[in-house]
Amino acid sequence: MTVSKDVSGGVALWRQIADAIRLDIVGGKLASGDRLATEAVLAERFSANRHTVRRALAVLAEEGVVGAEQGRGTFVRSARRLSYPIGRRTRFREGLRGQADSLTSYSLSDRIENATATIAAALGLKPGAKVVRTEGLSIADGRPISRSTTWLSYRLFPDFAERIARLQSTTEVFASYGIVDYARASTRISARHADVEETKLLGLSPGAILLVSEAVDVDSSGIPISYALSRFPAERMELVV
Amino acid sequence: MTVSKDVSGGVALWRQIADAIRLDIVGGKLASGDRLATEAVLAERFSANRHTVRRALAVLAEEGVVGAEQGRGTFVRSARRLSYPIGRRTRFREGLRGQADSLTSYSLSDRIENATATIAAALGLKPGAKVVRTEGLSIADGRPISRSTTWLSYRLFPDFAERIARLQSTTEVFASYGIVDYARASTRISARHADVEETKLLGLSPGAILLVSEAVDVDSSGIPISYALSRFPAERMELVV
DNA sequence: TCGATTTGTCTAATAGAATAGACAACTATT
DNA sequence: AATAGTTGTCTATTCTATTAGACAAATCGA
Repeated sequence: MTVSKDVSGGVALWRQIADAIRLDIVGGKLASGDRLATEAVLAERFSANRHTVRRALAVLAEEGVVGAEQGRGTFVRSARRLSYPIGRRTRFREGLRGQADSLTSYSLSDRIENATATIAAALGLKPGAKVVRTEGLSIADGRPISRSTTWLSYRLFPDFAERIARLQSTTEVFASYGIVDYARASTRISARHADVEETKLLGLSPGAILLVSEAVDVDSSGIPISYALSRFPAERMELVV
Repeated sequence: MTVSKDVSGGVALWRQIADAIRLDIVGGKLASGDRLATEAVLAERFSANRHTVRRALAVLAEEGVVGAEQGRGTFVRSARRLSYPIGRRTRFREGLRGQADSLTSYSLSDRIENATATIAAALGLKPGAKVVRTEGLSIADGRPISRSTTWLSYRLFPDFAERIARLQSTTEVFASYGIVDYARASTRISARHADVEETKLLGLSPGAILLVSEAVDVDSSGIPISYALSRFPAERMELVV
């Protein structure tokens, strides 16, 4: 993609250039191993100075997206986006199977709290009811791909936090409670910039974009069992409905 | 939301502050008519200078999101995000009915071209087959909410462009071809920054985020009829699956 | 081995981002 | 009418972003 110079828009030119090149890579226009245009050509394409382009490339190199080799050129290192299928039967680990060699999920923290109006409504509880809240992070092939916060009824799942820390998979934890099947009731998708904590945890550069999904899962009889707020780096994941 | 100072990240502090305040507004934390915190308070909250906050507020005022009144304070002007429901039976105009008073769609341009590999695959055509491409823009209550590009088989819909310009509604155009019902086969959702043309057409400020949906619609016998690439400003729209 | 091409490093100059302080103009309350 | 609180405007200073030019260091093919 070509970005015209967008002076004084509050976004530095080198960042716009980095975003544009990254988009070409994760969008599939540039494949792994391809050589990028030379710095001089890129500078002309973006109507910028070569030093500005170099700064953009330095950011992408730090992210592991490209690698420069003196005398040869700059080459694409990373792969394209993962696709996370979302439907009535949405399973995180199943959906990504085959797209990554390794998929690890971490529990960052958990606590018992009182449901806000939003969460109570989603889970069909009274506002202020006790809920379990767990913070998680998922990593595919060494790259963080999701940062999620999940709320569940404390009455139904008092020790959810312990179990998810042990089993990693939400599906298996539900199974351990005797819930053999569950379905996605609703998914609300938005997008925004990552805040500072998310930027750090997901290993992003400042200003990165997150796809945000608010999902409610229900058991086979239609009773809400979990409300999850997941943040996916838009440069690493796309959602397929 | 609180944004810690994020020095040298390539995104100006005044823009980060504007984005954070806009997110509070479109996310529903601040309702229309509410008074914002004073500039001095905001400056402290974001660990920034009052002048920097003023610059952020100036941007939001230009967008029509807030309005400052000397001696009184700064007030929220705009409404929250629209929700676009996506499912097997996805209809743009129906989905937004009741959320906006007016909904107008414009045809910007159209042309006949040869299908790329991606488009041919989506429409079940041979690469290079003739397709109709139309560019559109939709505006709700005076605010642009989507910029879309649609491809259709030229053989099946040779004068699609004329009809959409006249009827505005895709559903009605399909009906005029005798397609009484159609369904959404797949929707691929990603997010990225708006480019310069999109920024201008959608009336956004530079660096704004777009939700991007790639959708394939099929007729009642499962034959693909359209491939649409729609870009929604993340600050004005969310997608509900 | 030579020459062309490409990335790496250095210095320097100019425009924009952010901070700091002071005071004017306006509003609402007492 | 007086006062406190708020937005509007001005000047000045420091740090970053961007441009510009020059040359070194590495690679590759003729």
